[in-house]
Amino acid sequence: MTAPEPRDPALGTTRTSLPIMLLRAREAVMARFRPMLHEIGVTEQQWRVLRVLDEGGELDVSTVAHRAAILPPSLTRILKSLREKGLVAIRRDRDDGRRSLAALTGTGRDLILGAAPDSAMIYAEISRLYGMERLDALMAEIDALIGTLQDEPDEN
Amino acid sequence: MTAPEPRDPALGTTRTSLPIMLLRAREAVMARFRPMLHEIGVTEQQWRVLRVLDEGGELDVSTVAHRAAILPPSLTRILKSLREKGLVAIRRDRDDGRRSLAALTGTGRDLILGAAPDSAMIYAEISRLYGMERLDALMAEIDALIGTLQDEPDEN
DNA sequence: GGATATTATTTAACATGTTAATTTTATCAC
DNA sequence: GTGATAAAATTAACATGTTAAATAATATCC
Repeated sequence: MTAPEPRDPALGTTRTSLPIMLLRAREAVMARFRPMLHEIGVTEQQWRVLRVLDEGGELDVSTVAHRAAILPPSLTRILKSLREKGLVAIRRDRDDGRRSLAALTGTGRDLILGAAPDSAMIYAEISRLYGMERLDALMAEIDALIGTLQDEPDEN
Repeated sequence: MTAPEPRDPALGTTRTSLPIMLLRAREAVMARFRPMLHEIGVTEQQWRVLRVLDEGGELDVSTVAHRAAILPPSLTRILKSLREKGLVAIRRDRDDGRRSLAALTGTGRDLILGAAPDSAMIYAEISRLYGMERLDALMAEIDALIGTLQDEPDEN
Protein backbone atom coordinates (compact mmCIF):
# COMPACT_ATOMS: atom_id res chain seq x y z
CA MET A 1 0.00 0.00 0.00
CA THR A 2 2.91 2.36 0.64
CA ALA A 3 4.40 4.05 -2.43
CA PRO A 4 8.07 3.44 -3.27
CA GLU A 5 10.39 5.70 -1.32
CA PRO A 6 12.08 8.55 -3.17
CA ARG A 7 15.75 8.07 -3.94
CA ASP A 8 18.72 10.21 -4.75
CA PRO A 9 19.33 10.33 -8.51
CA ALA A 10 23.02 11.05 -7.88
CA LEU A 11 23.55 7.43 -6.90
CA GLY A 12 23.49 5.01 -9.82
CA THR A 13 21.11 2.14 -9.29
CA THR A 14 22.56 -1.00 -7.77
CA ARG A 15 21.34 -2.87 -10.83
CA THR A 16 24.08 -1.23 -12.85
CA SER A 17 26.72 -0.91 -10.15
CA LEU A 18 30.12 -1.90 -11.49
CA PRO A 19 31.31 -3.66 -8.32
CA ILE A 20 28.11 -5.68 -8.08
CA MET A 21 28.28 -6.65 -11.75
CA LEU A 22 31.84 -7.88 -11.30
CA LEU A 23 30.69 -9.84 -8.28
CA ARG A 24 27.83 -11.44 -10.19
CA ALA A 25 30.07 -12.27 -13.13
CA ARG A 26 32.56 -13.97 -10.87
CA GLU A 27 29.77 -15.90 -9.21
CA ALA A 28 28.36 -17.00 -12.58
CA VAL A 29 31.75 -18.28 -13.66
CA MET A 30 32.57 -19.96 -10.37
CA ALA A 31 29.22 -21.73 -10.34
CA ARG A 32 30.54 -23.81 -13.26
CA PHE A 33 33.69 -24.80 -11.41
CA ARG A 34 32.19 -25.37 -7.98
CA PRO A 35 30.94 -28.95 -8.55
CA MET A 36 34.43 -30.01 -9.61
CA LEU A 37 36.05 -28.33 -6.63
CA HIS A 38 33.55 -29.94 -4.30
CA GLU A 39 34.36 -33.26 -5.90
CA ILE A 40 38.06 -33.02 -5.07
CA GLY A 41 37.40 -31.52 -1.67
CA VAL A 42 39.06 -28.11 -1.89
CA THR A 43 37.67 -24.60 -1.76
CA GLU A 44 38.02 -22.12 -4.54
CA GLN A 45 40.82 -20.29 -2.76
CA GLN A 46 42.68 -23.48 -1.89
CA TRP A 47 42.47 -24.42 -5.56
CA ARG A 48 43.97 -21.08 -6.59
CA VAL A 49 46.88 -21.57 -4.19
CA LEU A 50 47.53 -25.09 -5.48
CA ARG A 51 47.54 -23.87 -9.07
CA VAL A 52 49.93 -21.02 -8.28
CA LEU A 53 52.31 -23.47 -6.64
CA ASP A 54 51.99 -25.84 -9.57
CA GLU A 55 52.92 -23.05 -11.95
CA GLY A 56 55.65 -21.45 -9.86
CA GLY A 57 57.21 -24.29 -7.91
CA GLU A 58 58.38 -23.41 -4.41
CA LEU A 59 57.37 -19.84 -3.63
CA ASP A 60 57.42 -17.48 -0.66
CA VAL A 61 54.12 -16.55 0.94
CA SER A 62 54.05 -12.99 -0.40
CA THR A 63 54.42 -14.15 -3.97
CA VAL A 64 51.67 -16.74 -3.58
CA ALA A 65 49.42 -14.13 -2.00
CA HIS A 66 49.96 -11.77 -4.91
CA ARG A 67 49.49 -14.34 -7.66
CA ALA A 68 46.45 -15.97 -6.08
CA ALA A 69 44.88 -12.62 -5.15
CA ILE A 70 44.58 -13.61 -1.50
CA LEU A 71 45.53 -11.42 1.45
CA PRO A 72 48.39 -12.67 3.62
CA PRO A 73 46.30 -13.29 6.75
CA SER A 74 43.92 -15.49 4.76
CA LEU A 75 46.79 -17.24 3.08
CA THR A 76 48.38 -18.15 6.39
CA ARG A 77 45.23 -20.04 7.34
CA ILE A 78 44.79 -21.59 3.91
CA LEU A 79 48.37 -22.87 3.83
CA LYS A 80 47.88 -24.34 7.27
CA SER A 81 44.82 -26.28 6.15
CA LEU A 82 46.49 -27.38 2.91
CA ARG A 83 49.42 -28.66 4.93
CA GLU A 84 47.07 -30.57 7.19
CA LYS A 85 45.57 -32.15 4.07
CA GLY A 86 49.04 -33.18 2.97
CA LEU A 87 48.87 -31.14 -0.23
CA VAL A 88 51.63 -28.62 0.44
CA ALA A 89 54.89 -28.52 2.39
CA ILE A 90 56.11 -25.39 4.16
CA ARG A 91 59.57 -24.51 5.38
CA ARG A 92 61.58 -21.47 6.40
CA ASP A 93 63.89 -19.78 3.92
CA ARG A 94 67.48 -20.36 5.03
CA ASP A 95 68.75 -17.22 3.31
CA ASP A 96 66.09 -14.97 4.82
CA GLY A 97 64.61 -16.16 8.09
CA ARG A 98 61.57 -13.94 7.71
CA ARG A 99 60.23 -15.81 4.71
CA SER A 100 58.18 -18.99 4.56
CA LEU A 101 58.41 -21.12 1.44
CA ALA A 102 55.53 -23.28 0.22
CA ALA A 103 55.58 -26.07 -2.36
CA LEU A 104 53.26 -28.80 -3.60
CA THR A 105 53.74 -32.29 -2.21
CA GLY A 106 53.46 -35.29 -4.51
CA THR A 107 49.88 -35.70 -3.35
CA GLY A 108 49.17 -32.08 -4.16
CA ARG A 109 50.61 -32.42 -7.62
CA ASP A 110 48.58 -35.55 -8.25
CA LEU A 111 45.41 -33.73 -7.26
CA ILE A 112 46.13 -30.93 -9.72
CA LEU A 113 46.96 -33.36 -12.49
CA GLY A 114 43.81 -35.36 -11.86
CA ALA A 115 41.57 -32.29 -11.96
CA ALA A 116 43.24 -30.59 -14.91
CA PRO A 117 41.14 -32.24 -17.66
CA ASP A 118 37.87 -31.34 -15.95
CA SER A 119 39.05 -27.79 -15.38
CA ALA A 120 40.05 -27.41 -19.01
CA MET A 121 36.70 -28.78 -20.18
CA ILE A 122 34.74 -26.35 -18.05
CA TYR A 123 36.76 -23.44 -19.31
CA ALA A 124 36.33 -24.61 -22.89
CA GLU A 125 32.57 -24.78 -22.36
CA ILE A 126 32.48 -21.21 -21.07
CA SER A 127 34.59 -20.14 -24.00
CA ARG A 128 32.29 -21.96 -26.43
CA LEU A 129 29.11 -20.46 -25.00
CA TYR A 130 30.31 -16.88 -24.91
CA GLY A 131 32.67 -16.98 -27.85
CA MET A 132 36.40 -17.40 -27.64
CA GLU A 133 37.40 -14.15 -29.27
CA ARG A 134 34.73 -12.29 -27.40
CA LEU A 135 36.01 -13.71 -24.13
CA ASP A 136 39.58 -12.76 -24.98
CA ALA A 137 38.45 -9.22 -25.78
CA LEU A 138 36.51 -9.01 -22.53
CA MET A 139 39.48 -10.13 -20.49
CA ALA A 140 41.70 -7.62 -22.24
CA GLU A 141 39.25 -4.87 -21.36
CA ILE A 142 39.07 -5.96 -17.74
CA ASP A 143 42.83 -6.02 -17.63
CA ALA A 144 42.89 -2.50 -19.02
CA LEU A 145 40.43 -1.34 -16.38
CA ILE A 146 42.60 -2.80 -13.63
CA GLY A 147 45.67 -1.13 -15.10
CA THR A 148 43.93 2.21 -15.36
CA LEU A 149 42.69 2.20 -11.80
CA GLN A 150 45.93 1.00 -10.28
CA ASP A 151 48.25 3.33 -12.14
CA GLU A 152 46.31 6.51 -11.54
CA PRO A 153 46.69 8.01 -8.09
CA ASP A 154 43.73 8.12 -5.76
CA GLU A 155 41.79 11.36 -5.78
CA ASN A 156 41.95 11.80 -2.00
CA MET B 1 68.99 -23.80 -7.07
CA THR B 2 66.06 -26.04 -7.98
CA ALA B 3 64.64 -25.52 -11.49
CA PRO B 4 60.99 -24.44 -11.86
CA GLU B 5 58.60 -27.37 -11.56
CA PRO B 6 56.92 -28.64 -14.72
CA ARG B 7 53.27 -27.76 -15.09
CA ASP B 8 50.30 -29.05 -16.99
CA PRO B 9 49.68 -27.00 -20.14
CA ALA B 10 45.99 -27.97 -20.01
CA LEU B 11 45.50 -25.52 -17.15
CA GLY B 12 45.56 -21.88 -18.18
CA THR B 13 47.95 -19.81 -16.12
CA THR B 14 46.50 -18.10 -13.09
CA ARG B 15 47.70 -14.81 -14.57
CA THR B 16 44.94 -15.04 -17.17
CA SER B 17 42.30 -16.83 -15.10
CA LEU B 18 38.90 -15.27 -15.64
CA PRO B 19 37.72 -15.62 -12.02
CA ILE B 20 40.92 -14.08 -10.69
CA MET B 21 40.73 -11.21 -13.16
CA LEU B 22 37.17 -10.45 -12.10
CA LEU B 23 38.34 -10.53 -8.50
CA ARG B 24 41.19 -8.12 -9.18
CA ALA B 25 38.94 -5.79 -11.13
CA ARG B 26 36.46 -5.68 -8.30
CA GLU B 27 39.26 -5.01 -5.87
CA ALA B 28 40.67 -2.20 -8.03
CA VAL B 29 37.26 -0.54 -8.19
CA MET B 30 36.46 -1.00 -4.51
CA ALA B 31 39.83 0.43 -3.50
CA ARG B 32 38.51 3.78 -4.71
CA PHE B 33 35.36 3.56 -2.60
CA ARG B 34 36.89 2.09 0.52
CA PRO B 35 38.15 5.36 2.09
CA MET B 36 34.66 6.84 1.83
CA LEU B 37 33.03 3.77 3.35
CA HIS B 38 35.55 3.77 6.17
CA GLU B 39 34.75 7.42 6.72
CA ILE B 40 31.05 6.76 7.29
CA GLY B 41 31.72 3.58 9.25
CA VAL B 42 30.04 0.91 7.15
CA THR B 43 31.42 -2.06 5.28
CA GLU B 44 31.07 -2.52 1.56
CA GLN B 45 28.26 -5.04 1.99
CA GLN B 46 26.42 -2.90 4.50
CA TRP B 47 26.62 -0.05 2.01
CA ARG B 48 25.11 -2.22 -0.72
CA VAL B 49 22.22 -3.17 1.54
CA LEU B 50 21.57 0.44 2.48
CA ARG B 51 21.55 1.48 -1.17
CA VAL B 52 19.17 -1.31 -2.13
CA LEU B 53 16.79 -0.23 0.62
CA ASP B 54 17.10 3.39 -0.46
CA GLU B 55 16.16 2.44 -3.99
CA GLY B 56 13.43 -0.06 -3.17
CA GLY B 57 11.87 1.17 0.03
CA GLU B 58 10.71 -1.53 2.42
CA LEU B 59 11.73 -4.91 1.03
CA ASP B 60 11.67 -8.53 2.13
CA VAL B 61 14.98 -10.21 2.92
CA SER B 62 15.04 -12.37 -0.20
CA THR B 63 14.67 -9.39 -2.50
CA VAL B 64 17.42 -7.49 -0.70
CA ALA B 65 19.66 -10.54 -0.88
CA HIS B 66 19.13 -10.83 -4.62
CA ARG B 67 19.61 -7.15 -5.42
CA ALA B 68 22.65 -6.70 -3.19
CA ALA B 69 24.20 -9.99 -4.33
CA ILE B 70 24.51 -11.24 -0.76
CA LEU B 71 23.59 -14.72 0.43
CA PRO B 72 20.72 -14.93 2.91
CA PRO B 73 22.80 -16.18 5.84
CA SER B 74 25.19 -13.25 5.46
CA LEU B 75 22.31 -10.85 5.07
CA THR B 76 20.73 -12.00 8.32
CA ARG B 77 23.88 -10.96 10.16
CA ILE B 78 24.32 -7.74 8.20
CA LEU B 79 20.74 -6.66 8.89
CA LYS B 80 21.23 -7.40 12.55
CA SER B 81 24.30 -5.16 12.72
CA LEU B 82 22.61 -2.42 10.69
CA ARG B 83 19.70 -2.53 13.07
CA GLU B 84 22.05 -2.21 16.02
CA LYS B 85 23.56 0.84 14.35
CA GLY B 86 20.08 2.30 14.02
CA LEU B 87 20.26 2.45 10.23
CA VAL B 88 17.47 -0.01 9.37
CA ALA B 89 14.22 -1.20 10.92
CA ILE B 90 13.01 -4.77 10.61
CA ARG B 91 9.54 -6.19 11.12
CA ARG B 92 7.53 -9.26 10.23
CA ASP B 93 5.22 -9.25 7.22
CA ARG B 94 1.63 -9.43 8.46
CA ASP B 95 0.35 -11.00 5.24
CA ASP B 96 3.01 -13.72 5.20
CA GLY B 97 4.50 -14.60 8.56
CA ARG B 98 7.54 -16.19 6.96
CA ARG B 99 8.86 -12.95 5.59
CA SER B 100 10.93 -10.26 7.27
CA LEU B 101 10.70 -6.74 5.93
CA ALA B 102 13.57 -4.27 6.14
CA ALA B 103 13.51 -0.51 5.62
CA LEU B 104 15.83 2.44 6.15
CA THR B 105 15.38 4.52 9.26
CA GLY B 106 15.65 8.29 9.09
CA THR B 107 19.24 7.97 10.26
CA GLY B 108 19.93 5.45 7.54
CA ARG B 109 18.48 7.69 4.88
CA ASP B 110 20.53 10.63 6.15
CA LEU B 111 23.68 8.55 5.92
CA ILE B 112 22.95 7.65 2.30
CA LEU B 113 22.14 11.23 1.41
CA GLY B 114 25.28 12.52 3.03
CA ALA B 115 27.51 10.07 1.21
CA ALA B 116 25.84 10.32 -2.19
CA PRO B 117 27.93 13.24 -3.53
CA ASP B 118 31.21 11.52 -2.66
CA SER B 119 30.01 8.28 -4.18
CA ALA B 120 28.99 10.02 -7.40
CA MET B 121 32.34 11.79 -7.60
CA ILE B 122 34.30 8.58 -7.22
CA TYR B 123 32.26 6.89 -9.90
CA ALA B 124 32.67 9.89 -12.19
CA GLU B 125 36.43 9.72 -11.69
CA ILE B 126 36.53 6.05 -12.64
CA SER B 127 34.40 6.82 -15.65
CA ARG B 128 36.69 9.68 -16.65
CA LEU B 129 39.87 7.64 -16.32
CA TYR B 130 38.67 4.65 -18.26
CA GLY B 131 36.31 6.39 -20.64
CA MET B 132 32.58 6.62 -20.20
CA GLU B 133 31.57 4.85 -23.40
CA ARG B 134 34.24 2.24 -22.89
CA LEU B 135 32.95 1.59 -19.39
CA ASP B 136 29.38 1.28 -20.62
CA ALA B 137 30.51 -1.19 -23.28
CA LEU B 138 32.46 -3.19 -20.73
CA MET B 139 29.50 -3.41 -18.40
CA ALA B 140 27.26 -4.50 -21.27
CA GLU B 141 29.71 -7.28 -22.09
CA ILE B 142 29.91 -8.41 -18.49
CA ASP B 143 26.15 -8.43 -18.35
CA ALA B 144 26.07 -10.56 -21.49
CA LEU B 145 28.55 -13.00 -19.97
CA ILE B 146 26.40 -13.35 -16.87
CA GLY B 147 23.32 -13.92 -19.01
CA THR B 148 25.06 -16.52 -21.13
CA LEU B 149 26.32 -18.52 -18.18
CA GLN B 150 23.08 -18.38 -16.25
CA ASP B 151 20.76 -19.28 -19.10
CA GLU B 152 22.69 -22.25 -20.40
CA PRO B 153 22.34 -25.42 -18.39
CA ASP B 154 25.33 -26.81 -16.56
CA GLU B 155 27.28 -29.46 -18.43
CA ASN B 156 27.17 -31.95 -15.55
C1' DG C 1 -9.65 -30.11 6.78
C1' DG C 2 -5.54 -32.49 7.94
C1' DA C 3 -1.14 -34.69 6.23
C1' DT C 4 2.38 -33.26 3.19
C1' DA C 5 5.26 -30.51 0.54
C1' DT C 6 7.07 -25.95 -0.33
C1' DT C 7 8.88 -21.42 0.82
C1' DA C 8 11.30 -17.73 3.71
C1' DT C 9 14.34 -17.09 7.03
C1' DT C 10 17.49 -18.21 10.42
C1' DT C 11 21.11 -20.99 12.85
C1' DA C 12 25.26 -23.60 12.84
C1' DA C 13 29.88 -24.56 11.47
C1' DC C 14 33.69 -23.72 9.06
C1' DA C 15 36.48 -20.91 5.53
C1' DT C 16 37.85 -16.54 3.96
C1' DG C 17 38.05 -11.15 3.78
C1' DT C 18 39.78 -7.15 6.10
C1' DT C 19 42.27 -4.06 9.10
C1' DA C 20 45.33 -3.38 12.92
C1' DA C 21 48.75 -4.95 15.97
C1' DT C 22 52.53 -8.13 16.94
C1' DT C 23 56.61 -10.91 16.19
C1' DT C 24 60.71 -12.00 14.02
C1' DT C 25 64.43 -11.16 11.11
C1' DA C 26 67.14 -8.03 7.90
C1' DT C 27 68.92 -3.88 6.67
C1' DC C 28 70.78 0.80 7.40
C1' DA C 29 72.99 4.44 9.57
C1' DC C 30 76.32 5.82 12.52
C1' DG D 1 78.96 -3.52 16.38
C1' DT D 2 74.67 -1.32 18.07
C1' DG D 3 70.29 1.05 17.75
C1' DA D 4 66.69 2.64 14.71
C1' DT D 5 63.99 1.23 10.66
C1' DA D 6 61.97 -1.56 7.44
C1' DA D 7 60.21 -5.92 5.66
C1' DA D 8 57.77 -10.69 5.97
C1' DA D 9 54.76 -13.34 8.19
C1' DT D 10 51.60 -14.26 11.69
C1' DT D 11 48.03 -13.35 15.20
C1' DA D 12 43.87 -11.13 16.74
C1' DA D 13 39.28 -9.57 16.14
C1' DC D 14 35.46 -8.87 13.68
C1' DA D 15 32.66 -9.22 9.19
C1' DT D 16 31.28 -11.92 5.40
C1' DG D 17 31.07 -16.22 2.20
C1' DT D 18 29.37 -20.83 1.83
C1' DT D 19 26.92 -25.09 2.56
C1' DA D 20 23.85 -27.82 5.26
C1' DA D 21 20.42 -28.25 8.63
C1' DA D 22 16.72 -26.43 11.41
C1' DT D 23 12.58 -23.55 12.10
C1' DA D 24 8.40 -21.59 11.13
C1' DA D 25 4.72 -20.41 8.20
C1' DT D 26 2.17 -21.04 3.97
C1' DA D 27 0.44 -23.63 0.08
C1' DT D 28 -1.18 -27.92 -1.93
C1' DC D 29 -3.29 -32.24 -2.49
C1' DC D 30 -6.52 -35.82 -1.46
